[in-house]
Amino acid sequence: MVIQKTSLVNIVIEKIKNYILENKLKPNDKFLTEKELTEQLKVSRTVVREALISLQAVGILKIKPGGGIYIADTKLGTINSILKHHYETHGVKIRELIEIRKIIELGALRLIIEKQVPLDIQQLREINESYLQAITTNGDTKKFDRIFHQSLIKATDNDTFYDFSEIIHQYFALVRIDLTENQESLIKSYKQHNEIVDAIKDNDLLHAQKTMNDHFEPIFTFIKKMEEES
Amino acid sequence: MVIQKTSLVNIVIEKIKNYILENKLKPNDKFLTEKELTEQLKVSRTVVREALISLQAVGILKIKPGGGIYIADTKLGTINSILKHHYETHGVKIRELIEIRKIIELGALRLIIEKQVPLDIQQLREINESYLQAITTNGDTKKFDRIFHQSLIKATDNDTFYDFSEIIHQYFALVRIDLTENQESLIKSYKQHNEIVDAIKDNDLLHAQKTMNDHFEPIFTFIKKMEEES
DNA sequence: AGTTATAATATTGTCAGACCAATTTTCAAT
DNA sequence: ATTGAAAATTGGTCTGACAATATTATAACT
Repeated sequence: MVIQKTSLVNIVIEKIKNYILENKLKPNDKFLTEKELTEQLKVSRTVVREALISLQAVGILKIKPGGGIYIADTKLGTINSILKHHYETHGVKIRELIEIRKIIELGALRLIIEKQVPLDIQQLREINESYLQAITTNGDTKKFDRIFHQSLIKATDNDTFYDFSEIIHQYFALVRIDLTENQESLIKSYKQHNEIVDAIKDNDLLHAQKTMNDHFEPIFTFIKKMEEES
Repeated sequence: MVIQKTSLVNIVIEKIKNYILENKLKPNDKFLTEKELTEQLKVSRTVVREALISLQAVGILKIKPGGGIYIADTKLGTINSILKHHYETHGVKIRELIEIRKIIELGALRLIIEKQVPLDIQQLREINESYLQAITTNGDTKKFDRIFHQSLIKATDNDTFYDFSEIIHQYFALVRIDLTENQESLIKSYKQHNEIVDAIKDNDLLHAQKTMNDHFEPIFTFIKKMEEES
C-alpha cells in the first residue's frame, strides 16, 4: 500500500485552486499577495512562492513583478507550450496531424449542415475572393486560406471544438513544411472553397465532404513523397 | 514598445528544457540534482528550485523527495489537470463535447476504411459479445462499450488522434451524466456495433458512418431534454 | 559469501531573514 | 487639477540552516 505523502506546496496549491473556485474569481481579477497568503495559510514564503509559480506554469495565475498576482485567462497558451515540448521530445508524425485536421474540417461541415446553424454565406464568399486576389497578386494566400477554414470551424457553434482545432493548428505550425503551391493548384483550391460553400448552401453534406476530401489530397501526396524520400 | 523582461527563473527553465533536448533524455532518466544545477548554472538554489517546480507542474520533470529529479513521461496527465480547472472555472457545454466525440468516431471510421488499415475484425466481435454478455447479466456495460470504441480509434494507426480522443474522453468524464439505459436500448447499441463492424468489413464508409450517427442519437435527445429542463 | 540491520550520506522540503528590482501609492510642488 | 519625486508595497534572488526522505555504505550475522 503506497501512501502518497503530499507536500506542503501541493496542499497550498489545492487550497489556492479551491479559493479561486469558491470565490468565483475571473480572469484578470487581482489575487492575494504573497504576504497575505503566508499570513493566512501560515506557511513560509518559500512554500507560497513555489505554489504560485507552479500555478502560473499551468496557466492559472499570472505573476506581475512588483504589481501583484492575478488570475490568468486560461487559454491555449499553456497547453501549446506543453505540446511543443512533447513534439520536440517525442516527435510527431506530420501525417497524423494532417489526418486529424481533415477529420476536423469534415466534422465541421457535418455539424454545420446537420444542425442547420446560421451561416454567413456571403462572408465566406468574400473571404474566398480575397483569397483569389492574394493568389493573383502574389499576396498572402495562406492567411486567407486559414481565415476561410477557421470561419467554417467557428460556424459550428461549438467553442470547445474550435479550441481543439486551434490547438491542432498550433501544433501543426511547429512543423515547417514547404509545400510549394503553384498558381494552378491555388486556383483549384479557390474553386473547391466555393464548391464547398455551394454544397453547404444546398445542404449537401456528401458533396461538401467529398470536395473537402479532394481539397486535402495534394498535401497527402506531398507527405507521402516526403516519407518515401527519408 | 513592450520589452518582455525575462526573469532568472525563466532563463533557467529554458536552459533545462534545452539540456533535456540536447542530451535526448528519455522518460524516467535521472536528471541533475539541485546541487549540480546551482553549481553549473551559477544561480541560487531558490531559482533552481522554482524552475524545477515549474517544469514539474507542466509534466516535464518529476521530483522525488530525497531521491532526485527525473524526466517525467509527458502524457496526458498535465493537460487533463489544466482542462479540469478550465472546466471547473469556465464550465463546458456537454453538447459540445458529445459533438466532438461523434466527429472523432466518424473520423475514425473514415481513416480505417480510407487507409485500409489492418483491422482485427474478430477481436471487435469478441469485445462486442462481452458487451452483450454484460448487458444480459447486468455487468459493466460501459466498460466494454468504451473498449469497443477505443479499439476503433486505436485502429486508425494515428497515435496523436488517439491521444486527443482520450483527452476529450477524460474531459467528458468530468461531467457526470445519468443516461439511464434500459436493456432494450443497450441491445440496440450492441446491434449497431455489429453493424458498424460489418460495414467496415464491406468498406462501406457511408453505411458505417450512418450507423455510428444513429448510435449517438439517444444521447443527443437526452441532452436536448436536459437543456430544456434547465 | 550472501543477507540483513544499522549508520552515514545525499537529496529534496521548509523555514527565516535580508536585499534588490519593479510597481503602485502618497503627497508635496506647481 | 496635474505633475513629479519620494515612500511604500510587492515580487525576484540570495544565503544559510535544519527537517524529512531516499540512497548508499558499513557492520553484524548466518
